Order: sequence, then structure tokens, then C-alpha cells
Amino acid sequence: MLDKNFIRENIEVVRKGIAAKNETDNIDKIVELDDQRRRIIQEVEALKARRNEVSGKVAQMKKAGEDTQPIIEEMNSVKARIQTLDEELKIVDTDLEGVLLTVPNLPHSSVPVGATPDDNRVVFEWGEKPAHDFPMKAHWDLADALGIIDFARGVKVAAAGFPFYVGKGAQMQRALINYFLDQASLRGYTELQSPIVVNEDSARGTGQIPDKEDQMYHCDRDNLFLIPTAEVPVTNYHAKEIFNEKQLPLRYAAYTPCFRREAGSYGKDVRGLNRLHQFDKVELVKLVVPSASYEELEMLRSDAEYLLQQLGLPYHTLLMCTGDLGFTQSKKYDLEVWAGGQEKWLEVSSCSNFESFQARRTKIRYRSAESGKTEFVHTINGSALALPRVMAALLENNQTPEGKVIVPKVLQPYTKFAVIG
RNA sequence: GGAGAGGUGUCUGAGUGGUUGAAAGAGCUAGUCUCGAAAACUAGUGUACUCGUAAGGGUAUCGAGAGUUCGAAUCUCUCCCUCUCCGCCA
Repeated sequence: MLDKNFIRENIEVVRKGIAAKNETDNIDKIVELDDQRRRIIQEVEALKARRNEVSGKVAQMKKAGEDTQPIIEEMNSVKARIQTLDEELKIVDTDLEGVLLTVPNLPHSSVPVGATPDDNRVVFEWGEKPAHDFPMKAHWDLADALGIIDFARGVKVAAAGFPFYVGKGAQMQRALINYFLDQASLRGYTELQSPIVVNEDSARGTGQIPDKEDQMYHCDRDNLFLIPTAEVPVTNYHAKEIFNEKQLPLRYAAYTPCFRREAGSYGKDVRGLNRLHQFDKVELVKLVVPSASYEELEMLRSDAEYLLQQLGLPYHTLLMCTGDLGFTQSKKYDLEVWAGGQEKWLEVSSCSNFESFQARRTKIRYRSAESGKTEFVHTINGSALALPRVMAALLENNQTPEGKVIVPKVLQPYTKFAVIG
């Protein structure tokens, strides 16, 4: 959410930013509602001040044994007017809040303007695509032959997109999770184990609702959402809190399963592990002072990239253009690994700065050491990493002519085996 | 799920209709004192909205929402949460 005063004072900047994201703005509506709101507040608060003044007087008069009847009658009309105005104010407030929630975050000045994925910039490349002298298989064929991922039984037991990992497949998952979490701890992140359901407020806080409810699984009975990412519970962990500046930055790492309905994404790129309804992910979340947020974003990005380098997975880093930024993001890097069997880049991490967009919604603030005033923190997060596509790339890139798969050195202490198959 | 108790500021904890944004203590910040620290003393110390160039006003806020009243932290209703006992259970 953007600050409505900021919007009022920077109408053209906001319009431009929203247009760069290919979204339409409701700024006129916001200004109109805000004007209404201020008019009502001024009138109703003047009346309330009068009421407070008079009710103090009534107390004194009663004590003095004077007749309070006339003044009480006068107050009855004031009371009625206050009631009417309060009701109007509530409607305007609700409307204004509703419109503000639909305004996307603005892109940072360093983000390239563009409309399509072609406008994303490759800012970093690492590793070499594996060149094997035998036909490379896609991971779904490898996994099937090795018996380490069971998609078919997942369909039987749950639905498409909910695979079983079996034997060494399951152990690989566990190894990756532990490895990622250990690395995060080493780099100063506090490990957090969070709920994997959240309430409506939390979902609204990070920007999943309004509008993206359809992408989440929902338990109607208890009005809880299955989390699409640990970003939601972990960011909301400190909702409505105010920190001292010296308590920041806060850095958290959390492993959770993630649930996404992926409504409307049937068809392309959904084979095997490429797109699932349930998947595992280790997420990094930071709460930082605004002046440090872009530096912290770069650090977070390198924390994620480091894992890919250690795993020996060739990857590149994309700086996403304005048109490819999400609703909540100011700047975003995507890390994509090369999956040699499919000959495709697969997104395994998305590292974003949300500036104060989520903090304003979740009311996460800090007291500035300099001004003594409360300000909103900046929130940053990124996957480090999402498991399925890492697994897919590992299987495909590390396959042998015999259809076995070599386990990366860094994972072997965790898996206790060096080869699958 | 059933029965009971309760939710007040950073914390402990007063307060049952009329200057109560809220006693008192603790904590925190600054100052005095000190070589320094502690102690002591003094002062300050929630958040948000709104009017104002500012100084400074005003309004709201005692779990959330609604109601009664000229006036509510205090009374009524609904909901949420916590605790105790019972039930159920990984």
C-alpha cells in the first residue's frame, strides 16, 4: 500500500509508475475520497470537541445543583449529527481503504521499463551448461526410472501437482532443506518455523488479497489460507510492532511447504516438477531501515546465488522489467537455473524489495534514531531456494549415461550417499 | 466441545458512569552528581488521524465491533483471545 499523502503530493510520479507496470490507476478516486474524508473529519471532530466540553460542564452543573435540561437537549441534536457523520465517515474510510489496497507498488528507478519478458535484463551469469555426449533425459523420465518421485500415486491420493518423493528422492529433499537452512544460519539469518496457514489479515498484509485469493487454498470452515510462501507468515510475524532503529535489520529464514492453486496455468511448462501445487521452499525475509534496503537486497541475492554455485548449477540472474514486477514489488531479481534435460531455464528464486509497501499494510515500524519519529521499515525477501526446480536441474544436469545421478559434494554429508541409482 | 475466570500504556498493576491518556511502581531516555560506573535526585517517555508555515490546537484509542447515555476504561450485547477444570486428542 502506498501512503495516500504521498500519492496526493506525487500524482504524476505515481501515475507513471503504475503505467510502467501495465496497470490502471484509481488516483482520481483516491483524491476525491480523501477530500470527502477530510471534510467529514473536520466537521465531526469539531462537534466532538464541543460535546466533550459540554459534558464536562454538565458534571459541574449537576454538582452545583443547576438545571441541566436545556443544555442536554441542545446536545441531542449534536449527538444526532455526530452519528450521521460517523456513519458517512466509516463508509468513506472503507471505500478509500479498498481503493488504496488496489494500488500497486511503484517500481524503483533502477528497474528497466518494459512490457514483456524480453525486456528483462540478464545481469549475471554463472557456470557452464553441461555438454554430455549422450542424449540427456528430462527429470521426469529420470525420476520415474529411478523410482524417486511418484507423480501417479500423488494424483491418486491427492491430485495432480502433489507428488510423493520416495527413498533417495525424499532423502534428497530433506538434504536440500537442511543444507539451505544451515547456510542461512551461517549467514546470519534466524531460523523460524512458522504456521503454514494464515488468516485474512496476514494475507492482506503481504498483498495476497485482495485479488489473488484464487491462487491460495482456503479452509472455509476456519477462514484460513494455506500459505503460498513463507513470506506471508514470516513477514507478518512482526506485524503491528515498532522497533528501535538499532534492533534492525532483522533477518529470518524459514522452511515451509508452499501451496499454490496455480489457477489458469494449465498447459505449458507444468510437466514433472516444473510447476506443482505443493512444494518445499526455504525463504529469506528481512526487515531493514529504508536507507539500507537496496544494499540488503543485493546481499540477499548473493546469499541465494551462493547456494546455486555450491550446488554447481549453472544459472543466470535477471533484473525484471517493470512489466514483469508483481503487484507488491519495487525491484526484483529472478534466479534461473539451466536444466540440461529439458534445455530450459527454470526459476528457482525471486529476490524482491517491497520498500514500505508491505510494512504499511502490516504496520511494521521503527523509531528513527535521527528524527525520533516512527517510520515504516522496508521488507525484502527471496527464496533460497525453492526445491522442486533445483531438484529437477540437479537430476538433469548430473545424470550419467547409465541413468544414474551424481549428488553434489555439498549435499553428500546430508544425504550420506553420492549417487542415486 | 462443556463450565468458570479474565483481557488496562514497554512491563507489573490501580481504577465500576463525569477534567482518566488513564494512579502507583518498574523500565527506558536525557540531565545533575562521579575519574568512571552504580546509587540518588530532576525532567521526559504510547499510537494514529486531523487543522496549522510553525508554535500549537482538536479527535480517537483501556482485546475487536455494536449499543445505552448529555457524557463510558467503567453499564448491555456479539465476537476474538488467554487462563483453570472437564471432555477429546497428535
